[in-house]
Amino acid sequence: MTPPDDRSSARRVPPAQVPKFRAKLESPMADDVEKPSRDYRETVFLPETPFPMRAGLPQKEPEILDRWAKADLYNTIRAERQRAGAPLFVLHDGPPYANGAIHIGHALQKTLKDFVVRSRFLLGYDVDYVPGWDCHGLPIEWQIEKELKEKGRRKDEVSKAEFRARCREYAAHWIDVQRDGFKRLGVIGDWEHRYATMDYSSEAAIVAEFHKFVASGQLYRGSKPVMWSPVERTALADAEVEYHDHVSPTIWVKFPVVEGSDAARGASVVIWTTTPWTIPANRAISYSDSVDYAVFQVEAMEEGLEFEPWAKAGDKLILADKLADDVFKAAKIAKWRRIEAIDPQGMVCEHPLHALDAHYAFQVPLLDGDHVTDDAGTGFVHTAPGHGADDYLVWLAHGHRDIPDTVDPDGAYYPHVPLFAGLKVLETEGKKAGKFGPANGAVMEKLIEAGGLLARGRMEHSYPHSWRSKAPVIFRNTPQWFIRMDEPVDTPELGGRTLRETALEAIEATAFYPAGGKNRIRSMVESRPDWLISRQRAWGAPLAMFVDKETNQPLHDPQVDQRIIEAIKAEGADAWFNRPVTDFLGAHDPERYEKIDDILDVWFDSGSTHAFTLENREHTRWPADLYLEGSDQHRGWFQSSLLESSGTRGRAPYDAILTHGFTMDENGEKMSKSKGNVVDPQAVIRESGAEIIRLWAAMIDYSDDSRIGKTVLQTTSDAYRKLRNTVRYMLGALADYAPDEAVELEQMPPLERFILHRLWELDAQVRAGYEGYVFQDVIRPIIEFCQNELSSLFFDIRRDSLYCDRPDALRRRAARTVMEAVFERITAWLAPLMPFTMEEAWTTRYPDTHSNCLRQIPATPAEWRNDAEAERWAKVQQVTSVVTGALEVERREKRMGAALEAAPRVHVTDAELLAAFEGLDAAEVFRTSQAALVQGEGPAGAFRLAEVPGVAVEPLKAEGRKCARSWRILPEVGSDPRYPDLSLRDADAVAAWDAARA
RNA sequence: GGGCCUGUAGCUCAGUUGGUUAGAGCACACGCCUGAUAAGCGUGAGGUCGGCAGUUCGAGUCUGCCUGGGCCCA
Repeated sequence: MTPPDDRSSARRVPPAQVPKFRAKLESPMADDVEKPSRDYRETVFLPETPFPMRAGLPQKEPEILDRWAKADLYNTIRAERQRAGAPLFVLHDGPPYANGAIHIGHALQKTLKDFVVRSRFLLGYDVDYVPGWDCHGLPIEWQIEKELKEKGRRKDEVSKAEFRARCREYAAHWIDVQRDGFKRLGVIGDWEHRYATMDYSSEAAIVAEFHKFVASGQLYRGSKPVMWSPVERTALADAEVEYHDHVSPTIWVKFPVVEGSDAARGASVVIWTTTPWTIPANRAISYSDSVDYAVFQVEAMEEGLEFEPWAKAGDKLILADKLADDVFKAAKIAKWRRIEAIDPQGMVCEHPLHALDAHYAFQVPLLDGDHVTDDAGTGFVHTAPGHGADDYLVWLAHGHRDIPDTVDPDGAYYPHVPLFAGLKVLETEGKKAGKFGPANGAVMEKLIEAGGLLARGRMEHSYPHSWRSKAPVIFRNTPQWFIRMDEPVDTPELGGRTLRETALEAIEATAFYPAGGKNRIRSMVESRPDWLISRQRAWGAPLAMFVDKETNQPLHDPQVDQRIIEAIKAEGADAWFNRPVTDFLGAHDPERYEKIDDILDVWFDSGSTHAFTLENREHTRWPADLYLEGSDQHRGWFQSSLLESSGTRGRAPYDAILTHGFTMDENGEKMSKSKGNVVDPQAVIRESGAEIIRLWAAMIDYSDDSRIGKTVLQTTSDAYRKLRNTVRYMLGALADYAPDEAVELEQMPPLERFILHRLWELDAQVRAGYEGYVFQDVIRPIIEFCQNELSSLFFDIRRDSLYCDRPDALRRRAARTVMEAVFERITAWLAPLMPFTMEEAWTTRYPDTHSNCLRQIPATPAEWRNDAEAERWAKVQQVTSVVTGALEVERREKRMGAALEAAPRVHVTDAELLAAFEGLDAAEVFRTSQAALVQGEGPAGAFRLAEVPGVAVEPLKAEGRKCARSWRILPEVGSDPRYPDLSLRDADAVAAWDAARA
């Protein structure tokens, strides 16, 4: 981008200022200068800019946002890039959940996404970024239920339609709140066409994706123990479960052996469990072939017990050797004898409740299972296939297919369960909801009655709870719908591969930033079970299908599917629940088909976002170039998208995945309301500005967890000030700069060539940083450049020239030419990271031009590379460090103040160091009034630094009078009779200045 | 309990294939300047590189164990 031609509005000449320091100049401090004949301050070209030192970001940012909104920035850039035929870059947004205000994690993530969007724009791409929201699911349902409860209404009094409408309204509210928050951070994107999983078009697309799985035969109805919350009457996904400490009853139960070796006859296998209520569902006992077992005989019980123990002398118990002592202790058994080792293989027991009811007259086989250890319990694991994942798997692995159903959706025993029918495992209503119901107690009583209980106790352990209700959950066998991971799929996309194989191949084809993400998601996909996609809830997209009551197979009729999709497009997913089935079934017999009213797992929704965001829209592309989310999404969105897309399209919907870590407090610990260590992005924006959050995000290693807090924000603000002042100085120095002032490279002094060389180096670093999404590698070198090369070297040396040289002096023009080049680049390079400040700087310089954000990264000529200058300045700075060291001693001894009082005599033995000053003015480099550079050892008393051998400095005082304009002390001052208190350079400059105003 | 990741100055980060007294920027202290001024320049202090053990002539860098933190899972 080139600046506009019309510069009429740019300041050309700094206006004359009222001298503020006259009193000071006349003070005794200026003792070696006679009273100046004139106040030269107005002839000095001081920096002049309306760009304030203090930003006032909280006020300024909204103004800039308004300007961008009026200019329709995002679409304007896109339109321009599309006209130019720029390459497309697609960042697909992972949807935040439309529930609650934004937190610092959101802020980090959206900021990183904005870095990607803006940096790709800077690099010349046409960038597609459509922000989106995840709207369905349990947390919102729960919120609505809570609101209903507060209004005294029960959930079953509210129609499904009304309930869903309330959920929709709730999600819509939070979309608005979050959108405003994200926009305030400066995030640009297609906000007008944001996606939401609850949009009718999205719901239709999600159901259409579901139909693809049905049509390709990847869906099946299974019966499986799933995490079930009786309180919420729903199955829960793994992500909806959290673990808390929980006190459970523990029981040791005897299962009499009915088949086995001689030694086992008359003995009982002992199991231990924390869920007595699952005993009626017991069908087997698991053991491990890597654990040693033995038969023990009880010889004596402990004495003085306050109750009648359940064991007695002569009882024979089978236990793991390693755990026998613990069991005897729990059962109050004082003396025992180990009879002999035993192999449980092939043994069969009877159910301990057999004696009470013939229902339990089945055989209980012993099964070998990998999940069994001898770390705790008895070495035998009670196996209830309907109530545990391991139980289920080991039961299936031994060829059994019949899974008993024992409890209903409320967690109460079904009527067909003798002895316990109707009893609840957990209370589900009222204040006691989530507490244990009568089931455990009843089972223990019946076991005692049947003589099956050996011991009991209580223990605290980690136990799964619902993330919303915080109530304990149970494993319960329920009919659910699954997507198969390991069945070959005969579609063109999968070509006979299984979903797991397809997904694993897709992972290999994906680039991961950081690379470790690949292992992480791969190991999860390798081991994950079939995808459970059905939920018995209300707020979501439906598994909109019919099942043939005779064959138990889903109806596959494209016309039915089409009618369903059309209805949902028009009325939303409500159509499926509200309309009569005949609207969809057409000629099919309604009596023959079961309508499925389950809803889809919300991960299926989010896994489908690519389908309705990247397909059938203009100026985008499927698959996306990049998905960018927190590292927890390896199990979440990255995986649901991978599975959905692999199952329907045979590959991932992305080419690359970038992950960031989590945001911790100042001490690296998790933020929580109770700890009071939460950093609220809105508060930071209010106090410091969004730019500070952005700069923080740019400086951290986001791939790891990062800290934020008072100290971090303070140092970030300090870094911001440094950058801001650097830009401000350039604006001031360039105030009246015009392009015709520019100097060719060949005419540049060495210092300017060195700065251009640094720009050349930085250009490559900035491009590489943005290409690889390593924003640290952009901001850090720039900050260091501002400090080390600009502020303390270039600006410091050239201040004299900028202030005092005649405007047409080559040296001054060269300095400003380079400064202009620096300004053009810094404002572009930092635009993605600090868009507000760079916009402010750019429009300060070019008030009537387009946004800084429309620019592309300026080309940097290869001729600027100059390794020789880089080497030279490294040497020059070595010598300079000895000079400043020497002057520092003089200051400490109060012999000297300003560097301009000095005329150091520098002795150099190293010819190379001396040669580095070829073509340089040593006094200029040292920022002293005069300097002498001589070859040789130097006198013994001269100042030396151990790190720089061969350099000795005599810190002599400058001879001559102080120039009233440049303040340099030179013998020549006064030699121009027109200006008796000026040096020759200043006399010339003032003469030119006077002539221009004559 | 398992998988993955992570721990270098007060803060944010560099530290190349293991190789001289571990660096930078910011903050801090002190000094200079007072024509970038709630700014600029300089000097300085500050680290047992989470801990222990090992491999090696030599380890922040490699290996093992321990420990703190995180994410995911159980």
